[in-house]
Amino acid sequence: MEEAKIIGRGTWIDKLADELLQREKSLGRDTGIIRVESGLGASGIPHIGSLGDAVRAYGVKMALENLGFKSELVAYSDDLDGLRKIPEGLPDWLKEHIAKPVSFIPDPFGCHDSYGLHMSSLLLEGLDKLGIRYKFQRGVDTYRNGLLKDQIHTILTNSKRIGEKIADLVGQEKYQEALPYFPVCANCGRLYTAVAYEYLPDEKKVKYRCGSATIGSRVLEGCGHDGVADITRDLGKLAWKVEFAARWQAFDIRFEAYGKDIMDSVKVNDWVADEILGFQHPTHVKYEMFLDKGGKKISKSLGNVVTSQAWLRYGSPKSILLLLYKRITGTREVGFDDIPALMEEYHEIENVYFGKIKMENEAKTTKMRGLYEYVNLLNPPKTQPHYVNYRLLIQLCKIFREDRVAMVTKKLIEYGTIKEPSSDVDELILLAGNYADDFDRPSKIELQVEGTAKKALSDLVKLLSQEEEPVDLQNEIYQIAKANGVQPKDFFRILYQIILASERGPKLGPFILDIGRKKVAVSVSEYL
RNA sequence: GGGUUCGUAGCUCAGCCAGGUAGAGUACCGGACUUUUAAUCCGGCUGUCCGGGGUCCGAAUCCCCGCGAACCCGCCA
Repeated sequence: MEEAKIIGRGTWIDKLADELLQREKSLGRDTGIIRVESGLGASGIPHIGSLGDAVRAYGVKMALENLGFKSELVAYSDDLDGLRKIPEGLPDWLKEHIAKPVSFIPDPFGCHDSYGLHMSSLLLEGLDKLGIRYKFQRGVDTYRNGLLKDQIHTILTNSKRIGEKIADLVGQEKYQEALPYFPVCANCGRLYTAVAYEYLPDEKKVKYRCGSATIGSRVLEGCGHDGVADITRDLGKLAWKVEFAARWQAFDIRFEAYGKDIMDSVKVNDWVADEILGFQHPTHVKYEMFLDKGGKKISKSLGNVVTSQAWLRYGSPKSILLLLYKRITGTREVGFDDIPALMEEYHEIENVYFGKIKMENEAKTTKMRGLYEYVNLLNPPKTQPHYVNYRLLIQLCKIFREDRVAMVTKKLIEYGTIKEPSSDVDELILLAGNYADDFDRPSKIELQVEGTAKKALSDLVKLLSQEEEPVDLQNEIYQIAKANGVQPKDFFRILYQIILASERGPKLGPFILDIGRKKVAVSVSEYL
């Protein structure tokens, strides 16, 4: 058995960076600066999985730097893509803009220059909140400034060979006929309806006709315009099957992760890069899609998506980074209800990092420490932050809604969980509080109270409404039940249902005083 | 048709990607606290790690073959 040599910080990210470096070395390429790329879709509301591409690429960048190399993350926004369908929940007037590049469609939210910019800004905002640094590159600028013009030229002059290879590799036959380049129609501004049918290499222009195109299940009619587009200046874009390759060469990209849904495209692009453009394709890693809890693919065009913005209402930025860094393989169903477990898991690796928990073997300790370091973007805190079990906080936040931070803190100190208030814990209370409010809100139980129980409740309301606080409320409740011939057990259950929408709960006497006896009196009297 | 992932306690899942004593939450049982009610705390229980083969001193983990489930691609980006 060979001795396991630990690379970097012992995580899959380090291993990947190492493989990348070995490959670059064997290719004999300059490693002065190693660029990694991630793509951002701009055609729908970005969900938390969309962050994954950039976050993981950033992980590789960190690992490379950790191993002593310079690296940079290029975040490329596909904002010249055409809008294919209207995401759920967005206004209907967008349909007149279907097939237009998302950067030339008005922002339906009215806060950005365009639809595309709005969507990519949401994603970048998520990255910013996680502390991910990147160089933003827009597709629109890339084409408008002719950054890919040499690659487009080479690809178009080899389009026949490429078309055949695409058919051979992935079975898609359309590029045996059509050129893998979509001009934006100069007349109607649509992208996919304009079909390029001839390339004029000397002039670097494509001839196109704006006909009809099939997008999804619907057929789009073009305007019939016959045009000529200058690939160095005019708007238009390469088909996805060849565009990555062009970008890789133009931006000198050495690493790009991809989701399994575009596996075929990557296969073709690798070939195009290697054989047509003469640029050895970057190192890749494939990851699984994030699915929602129903097991369906989270589509960027659906409205009900788990966005980073929503996630951060309930979970810390580190809980997102942990989700994305803990592993790369495996189909993942992700939802807000994963947040409590991730918050706990983060705390666990934090304990390992600070030596509070010992792992059974060295390699695992190293790996968990490494994971903690990556989740902290290789800048972990010097001293361990205060932490309180997130699920416990949810329970407490369910109970205390008003003056929540102070009340929960007081309770935690009573429990002996913490010694004194701290900003770390305040922050956690806010997050857990949002979670409790949005997902664990007790619904009012339909409860019919009859006869003796009703009488007992009314006695209790009287007691709670008195000016002076009862000395031993727990005992009083018990006495009220007995005096009315109600089983204390049943009486307690009714009270829990009214106050907590639950069959059981904490010791009632002190609890009622905690949440305010007059308030309880009011809610109990609603059942009389 | 092609590809990928998953299958582990009653339930939900982690562990697998760098092989070394089978784990957590929940449920359940018992205890502490309590005048019969615990969001809390302590303790306990639960396994054909889908089946079969291979590599290895050693496999839930790596490889191969099955079975089952899900997803992606075969429009387009």
